[in-house]
Amino acid sequence: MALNGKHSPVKEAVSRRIAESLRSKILSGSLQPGQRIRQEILAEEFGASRLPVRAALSILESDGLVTLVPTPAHGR
Amino acid sequence: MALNGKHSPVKEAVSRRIAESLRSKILSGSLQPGQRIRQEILAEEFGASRLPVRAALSILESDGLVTLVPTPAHGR
Amino acid sequence: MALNGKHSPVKEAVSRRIAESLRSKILSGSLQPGQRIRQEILAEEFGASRLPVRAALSILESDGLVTLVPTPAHGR
Amino acid sequence: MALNGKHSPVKEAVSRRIAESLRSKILSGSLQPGQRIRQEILAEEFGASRLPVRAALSILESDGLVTLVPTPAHGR
DNA sequence: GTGGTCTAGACCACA
DNA sequence: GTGGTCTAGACCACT
Repeated sequence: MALNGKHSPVKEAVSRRIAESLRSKILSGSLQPGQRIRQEILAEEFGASRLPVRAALSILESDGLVTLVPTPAHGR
Repeated sequence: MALNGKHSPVKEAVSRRIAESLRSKILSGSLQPGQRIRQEILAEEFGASRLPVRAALSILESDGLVTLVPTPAHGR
Repeated sequence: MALNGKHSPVKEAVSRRIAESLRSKILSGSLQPGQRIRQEILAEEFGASRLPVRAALSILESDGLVTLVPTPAHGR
Repeated sequence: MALNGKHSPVKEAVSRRIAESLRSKILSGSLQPGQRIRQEILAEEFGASRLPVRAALSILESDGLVTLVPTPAHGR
């Protein structure tokens, strides 16, 4: 029952919003296995900062929908 | 022999040891992008359980050396 | 009675349950900034171990609802 | 033995550099308990992105030098 | 089978 | 004492 005065509860919903969207894309096959997920890109697509994006990925990792893999090409 | 028994002053952390090892392998190119990392294998190699292995991956993720991707599908 | 016994389809996660609860308390102002959070207490309140509690805090950190600060010194 | 060609090994040292710096400040008392740590500020101070900052904080958390506390004032 | 998650129990360092 | 960390063992969902 958080009030709107100082901090909008809307903000936290963002992470779940992003999570749900990604969930759909993954389950529907839009996002292939091994497919890089650019946090910055996602952030921009959802008009959010990278914080909720990270939160969303955390959630999806909990669901086993995303996994950690090496990213040697960090020069790219 | 389930307990640790010893510690270093303020810098124990099996996870960091594992993280450093993986870091080297990634930077040296031993681990390719999208390369599956068998957590159990790593755990055995380091004589540790899976917990510190996951912790190590988290650290590397913070460093941008590993990335979250749609569940790579085990067999591929 | 150490085992879980049951699960929800694809969205279990004791950690998320805890995270949501804490999220509410923070947004509602029940938890003040810099307020110590006793992990053991939380664990007991939720009938869980300390592991999911820490996981929940991680999630909230991704959401920017909790922050890392220099070890608050227990007694203060 | 990472080569300098594509990715500079210097980059990862950054997180440790930051970690060591913060460690000193905390132990010397420059950073008080409960003191907020602004990841963005740190990032700028070290001329780095927020990724190595997060990595540094992860390391310090492993050392028990920083802890997670609520940040209700996210409207500030 | 593999990853992700959790319990329960135990240890150390710091305050 | 408290937090942070680890082991060992076990369960489920998805591939």
